[in-house]
Amino acid sequence: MEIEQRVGEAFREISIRATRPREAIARQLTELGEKGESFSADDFLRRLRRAAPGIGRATVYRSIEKLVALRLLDRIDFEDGTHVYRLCGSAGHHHHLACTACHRVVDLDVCLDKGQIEAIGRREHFRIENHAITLFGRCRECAKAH
Amino acid sequence: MEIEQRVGEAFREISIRATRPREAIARQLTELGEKGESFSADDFLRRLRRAAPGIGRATVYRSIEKLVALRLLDRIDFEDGTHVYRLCGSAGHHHHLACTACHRVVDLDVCLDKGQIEAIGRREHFRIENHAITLFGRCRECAKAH
DNA sequence: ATAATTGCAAACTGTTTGCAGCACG
DNA sequence: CGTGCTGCAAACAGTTTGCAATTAT
Repeated sequence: MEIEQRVGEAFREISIRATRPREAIARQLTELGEKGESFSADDFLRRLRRAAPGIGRATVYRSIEKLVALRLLDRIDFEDGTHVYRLCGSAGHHHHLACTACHRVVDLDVCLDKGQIEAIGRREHFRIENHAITLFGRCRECAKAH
Repeated sequence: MEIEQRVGEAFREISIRATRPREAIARQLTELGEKGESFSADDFLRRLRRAAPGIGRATVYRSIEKLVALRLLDRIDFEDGTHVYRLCGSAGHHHHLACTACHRVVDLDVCLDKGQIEAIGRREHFRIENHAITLFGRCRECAKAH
């Protein structure tokens, strides 16, 4: 399966050793990725502990950090200061649509014009390296609940 | 002065009473706004304490919260999980260009196409309410320092 | 007077770190 | 066996809360 492959590859890249916790993390991540679910670090820890009791908080945080750096995980920041992670749906460049109520996240392929970004960099004398675009709203279910 | 007016108005809107701490906050905010500086909550507290010794941490946090809700202050989230605030340069809709090294922020008028956003909302069954666009990079000074 | 606002200190949330022991290779 | 990785517990940063005292109206 494609997702499982990407997760596997990522772990081979960050780790010299294949350990029990990392196997559990890879499995859990694949599962969440297939369902397209987003999760907080603590959500992830709790889920992991069901599958692999005794796994340490620090291990989970250390793994998330590395997976974000590898761009396997995306971090989505909400306006209330919270954030969730999500396995990138596609390998390529993308942005997000996020529900402010349930924190569900959908990948989007919208973007600004590349030339426009470059022009801004030139104008403001910034070496632009990255950008984030997030649309916030309420998903169908949460919109119903007014 | 235009900025001072906006700050004053905002405070009249959130507060029934004009108090000493709020005066200090309005003054400090006007100053920061005129210089276009961005700041963390703690930066702001420290600056305030120079001008108004004894001002409480909670007061500052409570004020920031209200001013963000009033959209007088923008909150800019960085990829490393930190964030800063900034007096909105203009009253209107805008986005940001932020230096990842020194956390300087510039207002931008770029945006996505309105129709495009609406189309996404329809397609994904989201009631879209808001969006955030931030360009990250290094400002001239910080780019020099490699 | 009286109710809004304040400052303090303590509580809290989410995250990071130091370290002794475990276990992968 | 050596050292990368782990779990624990404690430390930490930033923010929020309860409350008694203060102060604007």
